[in-house]
Amino acid sequence: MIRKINCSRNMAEKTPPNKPTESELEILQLLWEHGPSTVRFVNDELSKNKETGYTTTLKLMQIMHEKGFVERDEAGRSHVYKAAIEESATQKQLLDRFLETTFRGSALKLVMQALGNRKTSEQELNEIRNLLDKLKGNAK
Amino acid sequence: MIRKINCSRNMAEKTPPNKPTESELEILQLLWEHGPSTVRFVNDELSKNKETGYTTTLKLMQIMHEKGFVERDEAGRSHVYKAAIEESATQKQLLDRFLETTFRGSALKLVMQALGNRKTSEQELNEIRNLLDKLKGNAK
DNA sequence: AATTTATTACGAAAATTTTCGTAGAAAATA
DNA sequence: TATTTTCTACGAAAATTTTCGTAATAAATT
Repeated sequence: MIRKINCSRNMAEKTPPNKPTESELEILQLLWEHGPSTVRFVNDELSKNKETGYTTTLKLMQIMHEKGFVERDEAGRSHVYKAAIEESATQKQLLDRFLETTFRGSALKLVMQALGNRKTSEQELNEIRNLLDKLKGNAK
Repeated sequence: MIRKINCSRNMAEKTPPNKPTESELEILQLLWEHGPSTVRFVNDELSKNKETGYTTTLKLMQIMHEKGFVERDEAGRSHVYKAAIEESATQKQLLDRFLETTFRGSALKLVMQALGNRKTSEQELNEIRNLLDKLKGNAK
């Protein structure tokens, strides 16, 4: 079997972009939250926060489709897009990166910062406490 | 008489504190960690992780200077740069943004995700526990 | 049927971020 | 002193991300 080895640093061939851009992430949020949606709907939602041209949103979603971040149902006239990657997995990936670049990998610092400067309900604090208990068990 | 006023320096200082780009953040990390540093040092540090041209790093740091993210001492031949923005303040700003775009503002989800999928030392867990106790006190 | 509206596809402009080459000067070295 | 190395300044190329204009077509409306 002969295999073609691409030595160049830029193998743009099939390397799938693994990280959504910020704009793409905004759209993914909406798809995760509302389920399968049309471009029209997504654009309306985005427009609540910032002025966004329809074709801009369309183009973004088409690109996301190419990248494999979303699937779409082309049966009807207006295509229906849905997220093709899981929310929690994506969050984890982004968190890992964020943790590294912003907190030098210290989850502790991030957590302290996240909890320290924010109002967190009693119930939420308890949930975290429970999590800590579980982790304490595993750590040994 | 109408006169064109050159206020480039002032404007650079007054422009709204934008958020650092990812590359800029990497450099800020190093400055926060090691204190005032030369371009050479920063570039050497960066090169440990990824191939980085010297002038690339230089240019980035010059841009950061224009943006007001760093100050520099031009006394010697090689300028000495130091961070002009605080680490914790920057982290908070970035965290707020990240929290919104990735976790829809839920600090709880972020914390759970951050602690759940990671090995955290006993000591760190205790620190968080202490923080929780303090917060519990305040919450009432 | 004719017209208006809504949608996709597509290319390219615009904007932003990153990388690099070159020139000139200062310093170090041979 | 002559040469090499090291540094800054600066412009611009390259790469990435975001925005938008236009054409084609299907659907809806008049």
